[in-house]
Amino acid sequence: MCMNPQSIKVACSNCNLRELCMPIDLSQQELDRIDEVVAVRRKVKRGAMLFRNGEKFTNLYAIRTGFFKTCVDTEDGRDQVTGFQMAGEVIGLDGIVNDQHTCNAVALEDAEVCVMPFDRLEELSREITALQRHVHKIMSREIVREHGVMLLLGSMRAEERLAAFLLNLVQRLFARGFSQSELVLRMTREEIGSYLGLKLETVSRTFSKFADEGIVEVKQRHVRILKIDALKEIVNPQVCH
Amino acid sequence: MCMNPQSIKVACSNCNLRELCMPIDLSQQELDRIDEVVAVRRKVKRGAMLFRNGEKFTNLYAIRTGFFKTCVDTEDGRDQVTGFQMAGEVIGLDGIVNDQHTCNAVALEDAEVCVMPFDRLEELSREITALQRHVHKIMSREIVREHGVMLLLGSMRAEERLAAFLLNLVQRLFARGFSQSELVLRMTREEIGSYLGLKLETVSRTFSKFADEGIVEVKQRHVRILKIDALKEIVNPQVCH
DNA sequence: ATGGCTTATTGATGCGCGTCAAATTCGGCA
DNA sequence: TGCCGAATTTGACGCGCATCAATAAGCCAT
Repeated sequence: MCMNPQSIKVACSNCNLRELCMPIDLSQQELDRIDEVVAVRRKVKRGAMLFRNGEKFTNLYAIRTGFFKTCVDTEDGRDQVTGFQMAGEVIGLDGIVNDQHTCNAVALEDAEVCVMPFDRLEELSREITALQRHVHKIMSREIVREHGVMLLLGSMRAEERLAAFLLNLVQRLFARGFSQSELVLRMTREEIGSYLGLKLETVSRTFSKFADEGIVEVKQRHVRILKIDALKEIVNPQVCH
Repeated sequence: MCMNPQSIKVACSNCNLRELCMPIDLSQQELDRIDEVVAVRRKVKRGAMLFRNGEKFTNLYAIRTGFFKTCVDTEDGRDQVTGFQMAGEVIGLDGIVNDQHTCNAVALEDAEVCVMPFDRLEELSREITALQRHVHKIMSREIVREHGVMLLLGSMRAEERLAAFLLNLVQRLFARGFSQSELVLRMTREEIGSYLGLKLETVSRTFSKFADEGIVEVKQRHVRILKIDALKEIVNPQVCH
């Protein structure tokens, strides 16, 4: 077994994140085969790119630890954060259609990912129905997530966007065993702004406004949500929660 | 063979849109099997829904003729057009993850779709590698498309958005044998606005502005593009084309 | 053709957020 | 611990787009 720090052979079957990134209803036999999917693990330093726009696509990556952003950039210097990803989530799906990545994946903190050669994944998907279905669901989930972002960008005002963003983050963190009310932002105001279609000053101001109203406590990147219902009310007005 | 106007048994193998919605490199044997994928065709009247939010997911749909919009709507009355789809494109991918659709698909003109039961598609994908790869590419393409929309909604001004929208439409129409410079919009200004994150008045004004500048000719829904380079320049400033 | 509806255009006005700028705090490193 | 660049906050101001409103033009059914 290779113990090179950049490539550690590992197994999904005893990974505590398996229920997040792999199908749940597998026989022991299938589990053993699934282990073959993850070739190696790879460490990514904070600020480093896991893959970049234009790079040849060969792998999907399941995040084991750490936090990523994905962003598309254009020739004329536009830059749009398309998502923030945390442990158990899969990135790299954008690369499938043209065999090359169309966005950058940047680690926002030191991270470790499971490298899943897509060829192998397709191969195994043909044999293990549950895995095939799982891959399809992961891609569909990403499509639906992006629909939500389009709704946000297309129809929400700044406060609504930031409230929706915070609710989404804590909800995902909660699903991973973290607090429902406290979180540490791994990204800058500018990155939040890019994701939400706002300028960093607007993000900062909106945080301050929420703080003034007693909805959240904000100390730099540490956020404590005091009135989660108020946030929900902002996103989804006059609807009971 | 069933000739019910709502359900006509058909074959992909001799469909002139096959190269758009099916993989290209298939043996005759594989082609014959692919024909099994499309159970029936279904006609959808202008204004009618092919599927709606909350409805159980069972099929993907390949558009044979006509034009659709997909939109998500929320409890509090927000409505966001997430895409416009034309012949050869596949819709319904949003339904896979939770076995129910999360958006509405509305025909903007009388349409006909090929109904593809997803179970059958998965089954055949396990046997025909090219089909499996094709399904993955279609989903990945949708993810990448939505990245583009996020970029548009997150960082572009009204003129840039409308220019990008027009360029995207003619490009897709051109790929289907239509004119590169002339098109008939199948959607209202309001629907364009919803897609682009603008109000209908802004869409109308921006059309008028383009017309004043001699970039397009606009008569209601008939649009003739006079200076396609000017549109490209608007979307992607100071870059050679 | 005619009435009634939907859709589109255009103008006037206001507000939300972007822009520019300055001060403050934080975080990394010597 | 102290320095320096990066990140954040906050204020002042302006612009782009939304909003409100009125008119015009198109479309469908009778």
